[in-house]
Amino acid sequence: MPRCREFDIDHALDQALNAFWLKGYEATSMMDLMAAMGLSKSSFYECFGSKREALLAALRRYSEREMAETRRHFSADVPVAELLAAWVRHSIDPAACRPSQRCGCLIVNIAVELAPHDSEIEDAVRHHLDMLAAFLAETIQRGNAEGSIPVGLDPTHGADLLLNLVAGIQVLVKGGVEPHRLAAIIDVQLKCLFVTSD
Amino acid sequence: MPRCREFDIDHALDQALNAFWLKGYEATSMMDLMAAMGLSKSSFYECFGSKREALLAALRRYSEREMAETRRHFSADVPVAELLAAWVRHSIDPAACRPSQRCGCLIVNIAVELAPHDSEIEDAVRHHLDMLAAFLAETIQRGNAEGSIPVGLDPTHGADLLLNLVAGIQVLVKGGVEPHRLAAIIDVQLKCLFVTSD
DNA sequence: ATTATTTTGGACTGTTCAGTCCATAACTAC
DNA sequence: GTAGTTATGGACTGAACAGTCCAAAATAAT
Repeated sequence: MPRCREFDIDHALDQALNAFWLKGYEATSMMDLMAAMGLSKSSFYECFGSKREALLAALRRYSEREMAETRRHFSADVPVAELLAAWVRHSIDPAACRPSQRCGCLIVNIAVELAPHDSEIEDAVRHHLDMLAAFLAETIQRGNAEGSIPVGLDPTHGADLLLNLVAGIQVLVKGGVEPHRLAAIIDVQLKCLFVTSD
Repeated sequence: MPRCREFDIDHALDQALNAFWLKGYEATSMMDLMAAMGLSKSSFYECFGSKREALLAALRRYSEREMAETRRHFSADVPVAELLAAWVRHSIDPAACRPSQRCGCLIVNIAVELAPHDSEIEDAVRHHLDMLAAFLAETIQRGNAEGSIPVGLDPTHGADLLLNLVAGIQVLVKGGVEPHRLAAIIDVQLKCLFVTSD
């Protein structure tokens, strides 16, 4: 019966996601958002409700995408220790940087900008961090079982340490610390991780 | 000759600093700023020029204060290893949290929000990170000489690792990760740091 | 073709934004 | 006290803000 929607919601959401990723929430105006998404104001509000709801939807999408990509990465038939090292190094690979250089991680950016002032956004951030930490702990455990990661740290502690590593790296990236120093931090940290015990 | 200023510039700057620290740059309006500083619009502009210049001045002040406090902390006559542990743990001490709970570190917040889009602010951030990294490297070296820190890592690598540790922690604080997990991350990381070698 | 339904563009709202400006108040030096 | 200088409060600016609303266009089913 009805006239059907002319744009793809997920594609529009991806564009919104990129806009928030590039400039942050407050600094992204509705004008920026509409231009990035290629939507008129009424289509935007009809579909997403408000700027803040669009951000929440974008966060969910980012989180799902990121987790799916991470799971895929770790499903390769390669020693877990190697996969882990590659995964962490991926976070400072300029070639892998979307949507542009030095935009960091959307979750980290939004956590810093908004999480303490908006509990719904905090929940979205926390949910992603929890999923990621749980998956990393599982992965470390798999590495232990497989033998590529020496049994030492409690896997949940190792996972939190990795979480902290990538969060810190994303901040230093934005702060302009040189890539070779970031690479050194990662190398040293990975060595620590695979040697230390509780 | 002239009528003299009725407010204390440094005190006003501290209030501006707190406002930016609590809400970030974009989300802090001139109204917020004037209310926090107790200044009228004309006094503010006469004295600080613009919102952005006020932020730059606040960043400089924060950096100087933070570095001075850090230097003082490490001047105590206690083994460097202990001072270092206390210094890192201080960053998650709720009692030491100014201006409020979960506001993180001003430099980290601003680095994430603005550094990639404003080179002058990036310079201010970089300057602080460089000062801090240099001081930490020096401190680790002192710990090596003194014997409280085993000679292992290159001190500059150790310093970058510490920098990354506290940056990551500030993000996770804002993201709402539980204090006991943050404490565990710090404990494990410190153990790593004092054991690993290049 | 007509009708029912929904998207769409764009005009419009009132508010808030950072920043300017000036008349007045306050103070110092004489 | 008076003259000279500067800080101050508050009115004012135009632009940008998020969000509303409606008439017109487009589609699908009958």
